[in-house]
Amino acid sequence: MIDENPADARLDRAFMALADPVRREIIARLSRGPATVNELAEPFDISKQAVSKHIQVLEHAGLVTRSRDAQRRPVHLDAAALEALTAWIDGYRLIHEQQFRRLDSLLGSLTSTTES
Amino acid sequence: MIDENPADARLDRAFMALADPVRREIIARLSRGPATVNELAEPFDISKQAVSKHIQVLEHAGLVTRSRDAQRRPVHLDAAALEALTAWIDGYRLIHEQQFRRLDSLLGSLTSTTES
DNA sequence: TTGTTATTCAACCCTTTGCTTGATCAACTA
DNA sequence: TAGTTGATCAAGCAAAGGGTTGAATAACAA
Repeated sequence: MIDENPADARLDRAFMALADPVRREIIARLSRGPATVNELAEPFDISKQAVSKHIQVLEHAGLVTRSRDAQRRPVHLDAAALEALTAWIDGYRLIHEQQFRRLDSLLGSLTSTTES
Repeated sequence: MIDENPADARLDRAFMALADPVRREIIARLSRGPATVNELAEPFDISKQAVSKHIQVLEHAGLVTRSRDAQRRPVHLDAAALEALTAWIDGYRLIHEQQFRRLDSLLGSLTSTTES
């Protein structure tokens, strides 16, 4: 609990990155293809510097990568990183569904006992 | 951009709630069944008040619900809420995969042209 | 009633976030 | 070369997050 393992830190940053509507809109935009900082900033009422920081948060979380095209630094979505998040969530969703199935079978056996 | 729609606010809180390792461990514990605040606090080196706050964050995010049993307030995982998060993520993952498929078919047609 | 257990409220502290503006850097264009 | 465009750095500020301790509340047990 003193220090956090690297996998945990990655999840921290990734979930934190998605906990902001501006950053989620950026992800949404990037799902339709790469874009530059200026293009990404255009729809928002905040400064380009603020958007640049949001992109750095997404990059540090491993959710996007960047390339270079002259002065531009196009941003690309990394879909594999999103997959890691659904994997984490689904781990606990599945356990929960298994419990439902166990409950179902328990109820099933109770019913058959009652009906015998 | 001035005001956020309710669905966005829910996603904010849910992703934010999962961006903390203590809260993720609480989710993990709850996936094995309901637990009281004291039970949930036991593994951690922080005060019960701090854990109580974490649980309130999870509750406000709609990820857990609470019942009553005398002085105890058992916490239950709400798996449906987790599903809403994977749904959001998968929305963009799928778009991305469709683009890959489009690229694949493009490359395929180029190859067949070359091979003809 | 008195005491104990389970949980929350309240006030406070420190660190981090998200934003701003102004300056700087890097790479193109005239 | 000088000017412009694209993006980042830096300093500062208000608000929020996660933690603490001590007091309060609620429901049970003696």
